[in-house]
Amino acid sequence: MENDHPCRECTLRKSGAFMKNSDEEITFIQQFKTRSIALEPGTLIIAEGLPSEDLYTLYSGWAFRFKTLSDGRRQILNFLLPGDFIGLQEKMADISPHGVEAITAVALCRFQRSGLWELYKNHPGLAYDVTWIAANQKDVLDENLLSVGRRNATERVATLLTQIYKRLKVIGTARGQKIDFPLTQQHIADALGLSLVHTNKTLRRLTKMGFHQ
Amino acid sequence: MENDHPCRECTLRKSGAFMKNSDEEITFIQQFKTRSIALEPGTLIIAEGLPSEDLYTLYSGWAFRFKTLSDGRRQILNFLLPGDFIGLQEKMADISPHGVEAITAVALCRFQRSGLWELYKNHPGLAYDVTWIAANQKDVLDENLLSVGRRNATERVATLLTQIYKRLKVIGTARGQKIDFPLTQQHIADALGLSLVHTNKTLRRLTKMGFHQ
DNA sequence: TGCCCGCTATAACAAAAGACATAGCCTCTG
DNA sequence: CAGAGGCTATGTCTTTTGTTATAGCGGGCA
Repeated sequence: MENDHPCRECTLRKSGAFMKNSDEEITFIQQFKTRSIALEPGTLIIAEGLPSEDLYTLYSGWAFRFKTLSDGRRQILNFLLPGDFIGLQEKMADISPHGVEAITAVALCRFQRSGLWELYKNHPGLAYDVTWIAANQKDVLDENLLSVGRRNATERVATLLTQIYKRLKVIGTARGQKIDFPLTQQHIADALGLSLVHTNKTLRRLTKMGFHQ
Repeated sequence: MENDHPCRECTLRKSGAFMKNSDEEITFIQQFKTRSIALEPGTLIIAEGLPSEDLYTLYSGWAFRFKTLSDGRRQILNFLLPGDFIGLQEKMADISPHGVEAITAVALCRFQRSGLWELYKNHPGLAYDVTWIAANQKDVLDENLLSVGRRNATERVATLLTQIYKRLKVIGTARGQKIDFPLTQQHIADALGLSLVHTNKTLRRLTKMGFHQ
């Protein structure tokens, strides 16, 4: 199993997930990066409420961010697709207020948090990109909040499916590893604030209406 | 009516809403700032789906970000309190995917969007701060999504009230202008994904239980 | 091969939240 | 000072969603 992905040949970079960067910037990114990591499906990448020293980008596979209430109710905040950041999002040096879990097998690029300051200081173009990508992720979050707050079950499911489809299209779905659709109905339920049973019924209704499959 | 707030005497800065900045940084901020703006309660600050040229910080008063569905259902994404950014959040140069509306009378500090790049280039410390504040706002969003997705009406209302209380405490509620609690039940309903009637009943139940007032 | 387990499917019933209607209170304004 | 409009309050009924229970299917594994 290959365990390294040189930044210069990053397939994500070619697919349009990231901005164009100069040679010098890519050299810095490569040096900022400490290693590549491969994880099994279901692995907990970041634990809720624990200090997270690390900073990653999701290179391949699917993951999700989530929060849990004390009685076990879980809310998936958003799904992470290749090109998304993991661990940056928060207080930038502190305890993570949410967990991150792999859905499929996953490849991560790991960066040293301490290098982030150097990035801001010496590579303003990259710092700008970081902010831009983070803002993108926030848009997704806004859209989810709108769904969960104001749409009924049918609309929520339909919106989620099309949203994911669109995101996959942007990063160029066809990149060799055909992961297709790894979400279980439980994932969808947790993301949409619905019960598993109701999610199932809604999905059935949507297929009957000819929405998918 | 005073219409200008020199950055060097910014009351927010004293209250701990922002990071400590060097003299030189504050000079840059002052020059980056184009003007102060005072708005009536209820004013639309940024319209949904329109290009927004401007960049603000909320100096005083309350506002909220929102999204609307085509049939009029509205979701408040989060409330904005003094020290929060307005207009930065998104694609950083593009159409705003959400609206922003003033709740109370509001004072804004306006900045030129084009200066943002200079900020990133020449003031990495400030760029870092920007990212940090944006991350903070995202935490609030995560918390809202957890509420709306997984808590029942009573829990949602209680959580929202305590969350706002905490945020007010951080920025130092007592800053002269005692705005107290300007949210209507409709605001709360829109923020929590509840109907107005149900919000009202829930609030009544909470007061009976001795939670507030 | 057969059993366990994770996932999907479906039915019957219960609970939560929404819709509609109506009323009261307060402030603003003509 | 009367009327309008915004906000809160409350009752009744409907709809949506959740809960519990049960079953089937398919893959991994002893």
